[in-house]
Amino acid sequence: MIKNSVYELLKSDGLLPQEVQVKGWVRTFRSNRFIALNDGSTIHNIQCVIDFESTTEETLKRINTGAAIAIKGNLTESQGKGQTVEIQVSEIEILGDSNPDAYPIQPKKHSFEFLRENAHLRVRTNTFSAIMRVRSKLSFAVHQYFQENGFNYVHTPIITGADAEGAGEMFRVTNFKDNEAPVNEEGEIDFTKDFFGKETNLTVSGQLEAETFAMALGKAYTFGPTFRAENSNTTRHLAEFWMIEPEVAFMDLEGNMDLAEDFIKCVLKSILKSCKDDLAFLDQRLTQEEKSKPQAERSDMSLLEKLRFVAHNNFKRISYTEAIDILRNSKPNKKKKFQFPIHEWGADLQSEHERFLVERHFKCPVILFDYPADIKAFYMRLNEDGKTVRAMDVLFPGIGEMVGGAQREERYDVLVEKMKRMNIDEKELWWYLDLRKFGTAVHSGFGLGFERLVQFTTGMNNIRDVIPFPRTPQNADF
RNA sequence: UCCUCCUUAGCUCAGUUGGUUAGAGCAUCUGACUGUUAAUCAGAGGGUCCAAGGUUCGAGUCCUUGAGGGGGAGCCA
Repeated sequence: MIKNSVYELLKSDGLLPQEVQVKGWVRTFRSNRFIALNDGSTIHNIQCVIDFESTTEETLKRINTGAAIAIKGNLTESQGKGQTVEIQVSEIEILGDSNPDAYPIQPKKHSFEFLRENAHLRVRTNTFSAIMRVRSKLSFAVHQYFQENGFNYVHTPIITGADAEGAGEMFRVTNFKDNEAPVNEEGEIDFTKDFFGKETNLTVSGQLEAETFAMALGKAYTFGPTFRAENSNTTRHLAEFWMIEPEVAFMDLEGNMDLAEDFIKCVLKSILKSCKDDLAFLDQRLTQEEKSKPQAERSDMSLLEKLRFVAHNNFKRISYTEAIDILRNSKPNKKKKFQFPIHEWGADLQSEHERFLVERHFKCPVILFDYPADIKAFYMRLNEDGKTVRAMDVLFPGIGEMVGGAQREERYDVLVEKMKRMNIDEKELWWYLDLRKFGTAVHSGFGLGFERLVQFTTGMNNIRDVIPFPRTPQNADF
């Protein structure tokens, strides 16, 4: 008797008939006879046909949506139309009951909001099981790409002592009891008495630590959780998210753009191969969802077409200055359709501008580079013109900023000067400055929000639906 | 944090200008049927109309505040 996953059983139609055993959860039970059984190994269910005349009424009543059951029977060609194989059940055992009165997941459409409130059960639905399998395969593809290209996986700290990057509000880590934080002579909290002897926070980025590894191992990458205490309530922000941050020595901004583009294309190609069934399901789901939208808001490509397009076409690369020219001469700017009209060089691009470039003008992913120094972080390499830095953003349709990266300032004097101007504590970052003192070299890297990549790959609109248990303002259940 | 819309049965949603007993589909329960594909048919049960306060003879409906959610913006990945 073969004891296998539903995935393997559905593939085995050349070996029929055979005795099999399978365990899983009931999705639907039709006509007192047909069980659609799913065990998570695939999006597809296997149909288990029971002989209701020889099955006790008590057992039949316990075959409810969500119940865990064990099946023994004969795998045969299906007599019905919807599937090629099915199991003629000889033995059924109820492993775990599921009271249909109380079980929230019914065989019908639920809203994503409702499923978010039942995040512990939502992965039992078709859509979420598909998303989470894709997420798993994607994270494997991330490691595979870097490992096969000579990168070293760095585990940068989760708890950090430096508010270095200024990447936003941080979550404080403290061991002080409620209302008992000791105060110093100036009336400020005395962190020297705290667990670490200084103020500590959850990391907002592993970049600065990853740079130390790039300057020793050549190629390094991080892939881990990152935390931002920003009060952001959008479909593309989380308080806890996973970030991928490669950092490479002796690589300039062009190499950085090449790496980002090649990386994204490779993981998409990988997922197109490894997740065919799940992507086909998500493709259909999105097409169905788009049908209820007005024509103008519908995408002209299906999910699979979008993934293949991005995987096989070059991204458009333009400088910030060129982008400003395009935007300044664009129809919406001239007709004053932009909420923030583009007047002069130096303005930060708003998401309406990014969307125009990506979704209307170029209709493909766009890499913008050489931004004005004033609107970017302190560690980015100053260009010879003295007013722009070697920064780059990869912009995606529907997602916005997928990647943010830069060639790092490798010149000690220029970096110190910049930190002074931007009020960044040199003492706190002595170790970061040491990298420029001892064997400094050109180096570059970027950060990619993993959930945004999962969003794009699965066609999901809300970032809260591509992470198992989303953390957002006012929400940390589960 | 700002703008805007929403919150009605377990779920998805109707509910007219403020006016009798708040409706439908699915789910549940009872029965029928039994090769179904979100099965079908007949019947039944199921409501603190998000919360608190207010206006009114009368509030699901109008007003105020709060909570949660959707869409957009900012911050960013």
